[in-house]
Amino acid sequence: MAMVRQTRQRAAVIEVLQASREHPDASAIHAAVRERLPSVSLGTVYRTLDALVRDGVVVTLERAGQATRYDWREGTAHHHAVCRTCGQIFDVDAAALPGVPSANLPGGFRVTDIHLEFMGVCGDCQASTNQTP
Amino acid sequence: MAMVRQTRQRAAVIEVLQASREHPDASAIHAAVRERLPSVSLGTVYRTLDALVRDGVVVTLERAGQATRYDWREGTAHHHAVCRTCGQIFDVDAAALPGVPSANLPGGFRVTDIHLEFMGVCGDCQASTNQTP
DNA sequence: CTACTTGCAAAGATTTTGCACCTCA
DNA sequence: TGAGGTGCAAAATCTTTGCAAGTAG
Repeated sequence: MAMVRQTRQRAAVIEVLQASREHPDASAIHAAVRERLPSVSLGTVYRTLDALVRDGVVVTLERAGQATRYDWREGTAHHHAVCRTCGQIFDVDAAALPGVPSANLPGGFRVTDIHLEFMGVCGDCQASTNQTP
Repeated sequence: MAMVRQTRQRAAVIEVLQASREHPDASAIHAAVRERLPSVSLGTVYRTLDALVRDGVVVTLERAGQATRYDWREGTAHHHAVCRTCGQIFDVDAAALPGVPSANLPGGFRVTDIHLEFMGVCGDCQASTNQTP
C-alpha cells in the first residue's frame, strides 16, 4: 500500500523540513532544496509534501491567499499562534494544554488530528501600535 | 473608523451567510446572492467577506487547493470537525469543550480568536470503508 | 455633493497535472 | 526490469485589483 520509495529529492525535502523551525511554504522549501539539488522542480516538492502530509509526519497551516506552510511534527505535539499583523507563526507546546476532549463530535466521527490555532497579535506588533498607515 | 456603508449587496451576502449552515465558499455565496441580485460580482462578494472577517462576525475555514469556506458566527462559539474523506464540515459546540487556556503562548501574545479543527473521518465515511477505487 | 462601493475583466498567486524520461528496489 | 518518481511547462483554481460609473448618507 502506501509504499514510499526513497529518493534523493525526498530526503532533501525532509531534511529541509526538519532543519527549519520557520514553518516554510512550498516555495521556500523548494529554494532550500535547490541549494543541494539544483534540479529539483517545484512540482516534485508539492508531490512530496503531499505524501508526507498523507503519511501524517507533516502538518499544514493554511491561510487564504497566502501559500500553505508546512510543519514537521517533531515528536512532541504542538499547536500554533498566528500573528494577524506580521504573519509570524509561533509554536505552542501542546503539553501545557489540557487534553482537548473529543466531546460533542458528530456521531461516529473518528479524530485523527487536531489543528489548534490561536489567532491574535504578537507582543512585537502590539508594541508598535501605530495604526496601519 | 471602520465605518461600513450599508448596501444591497452586503445585506444579501449577510443574509446568505446567516441562512446557510453549509459553510459555503465564495463561489457558492456568489451564486446564492445572485438569485436575488443577479448583477452582483464575485469581486464584490470577496470584498464583502473580507470586511466581515475583519469585523470578526465571520470566520474562515481554509484548506489548501480548495476554496476558503465562510462561517457566520451565530452568537455561540463553535469549532469544526472536518472529514478528510468527504470534505464535509460539522459544527462542534464549544460549550462542551473545556476553556482552552492561553497557556504557554509567546510573550505578550494577545489572542483574539481560536481556530480549533478536528481532522478525521466521519461516521458515514467509516461505514463505507471501501478502499478508494 | 463626496467618499465609499460596485462591476468588469484582467492580473496574480498558488497548486495540480500530462507526458516522456529516469531510477530505485 | 518495472512500478513509481521526476522535470518541465502548461492548465486549473482561487483571489486580488484598477478603473470608470453608481450610490448611500
